[in-house]
Amino acid sequence: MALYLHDTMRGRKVLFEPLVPGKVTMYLCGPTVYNYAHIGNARPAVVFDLLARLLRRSYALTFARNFTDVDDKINAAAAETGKPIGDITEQYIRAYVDDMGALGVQPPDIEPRATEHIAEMVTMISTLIDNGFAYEAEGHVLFDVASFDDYGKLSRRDLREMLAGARVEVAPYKRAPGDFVLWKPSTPELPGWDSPWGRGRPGWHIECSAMAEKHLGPTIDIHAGGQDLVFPHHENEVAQSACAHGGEPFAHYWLHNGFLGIDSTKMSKSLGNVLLVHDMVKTIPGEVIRLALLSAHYRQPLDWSDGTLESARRMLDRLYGAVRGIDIDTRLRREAEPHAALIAALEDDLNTPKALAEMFALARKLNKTRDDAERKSLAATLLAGGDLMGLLQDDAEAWFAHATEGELSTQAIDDLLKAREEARVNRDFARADAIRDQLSAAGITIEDGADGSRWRRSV
RNA sequence: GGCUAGGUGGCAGAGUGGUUAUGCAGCGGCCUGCAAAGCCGCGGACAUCGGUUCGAUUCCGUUCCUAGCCUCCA
Repeated sequence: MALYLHDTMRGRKVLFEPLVPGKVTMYLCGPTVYNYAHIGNARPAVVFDLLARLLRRSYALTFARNFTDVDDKINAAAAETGKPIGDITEQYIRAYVDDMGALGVQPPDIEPRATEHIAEMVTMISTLIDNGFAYEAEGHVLFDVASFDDYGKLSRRDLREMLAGARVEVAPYKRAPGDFVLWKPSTPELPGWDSPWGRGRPGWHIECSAMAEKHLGPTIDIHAGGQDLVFPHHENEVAQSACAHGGEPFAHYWLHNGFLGIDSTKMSKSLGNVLLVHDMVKTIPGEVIRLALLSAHYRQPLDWSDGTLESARRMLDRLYGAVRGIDIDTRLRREAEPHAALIAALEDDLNTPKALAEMFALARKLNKTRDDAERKSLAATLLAGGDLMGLLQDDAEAWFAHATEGELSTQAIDDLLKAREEARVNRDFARADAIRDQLSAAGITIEDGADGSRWRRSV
């Protein structure tokens, strides 16, 4: 395979070559578990799940996605609700796994939690101090940004310019405004761990460096996350890890997904436009949300609006419609490979819109052909593509029946269809159409075919 | 103000130095008792102003606009 990925560090698309032939290590910045994940949080999870699926076709992949379960936002949530911190993080970790699962996100190989890696963080911080890259001040340990020449390279920032434009008050114990916290002291009521610098808790950035090192090694192939993490989070990770590892780079490829907006604005609590995946999956099929997230290229901004989901649902209707009613034997289904054009699109920096277009091209070919063997073969290929994309995982009949639950029972629909068939045979079209109208009012659309009628939900 | 990424047809959204994106919507046709689904066909686009070029939506520069980041926000 020739996989090309856009690397933020180099600022362009480059050929992907793993450090060790045949093996790939990938780390994705996961959620801070103080609330349910919103649709914007879901984007990196889905996008890099797709990358993981693609990589697994050709490599032995080790994929880690962390949970940040120590953070001031969590502390704030605990104070607000009166719940123990552990309950909050446990609740939202479980919800995250479920919600992402509903979007077809496969579990990563490793899901490390920050609180289970405090010792590794302390060790890394000590190394940084010992080698002159960090210093202790008033119970804090700070990374000395000036000690790392390449600081700012990932985010293309000039440190001096940033300092000039700094608009946040600089803590007095910092040597330089750009220095960032590796460790900070905790008051008795806050979570804390004993360390050489007193009881405290880690800064945000150190956890990813420490956990990636432990589970994936000092240098990893791919590090991914949301675009807003480029600075400062990933810039700081780059600095920490390189300095802790004698200058060896943290990651060879840095991937960042674009932001998701709601109706052209940022999601924010104050605007009341935060869409929680946890709520969405209650009424919307996960595949619809997944396809919507994959309908734009991952590096492009994605504007979420009312039409986004409707459009995704219709696309799935078309794909499911193509494979509906085609009986594929198990062996053909299992052995089928995705369309080469689809793989080629994904290997070009995950061009999912192109990949979807290739699926539609296949669907059209399938709808057109009269040859039964070819239909089966094309359907198997299309479904194999769906497996790779994490789509078309439902049974086609079940897909078209979904939204009807609670309105009319399947039995009732079948009875009405039967009655309509009789009417049609007797050429009593007024009655037949009346039944069709009745079903239509209940959200059911009838499709008459050469070998009988079938139905689908139309809402 | 600085940095980064963008501005494509009614909507969403790829891509390309000269030739079809794709999906939805619209229009015409086939099929159908009529529909639906499907198939065939049609229309309609590359923010602005310059430059390079035989030729630019595609390369370079200007202007305008949008989004994100600028110390803990996916």
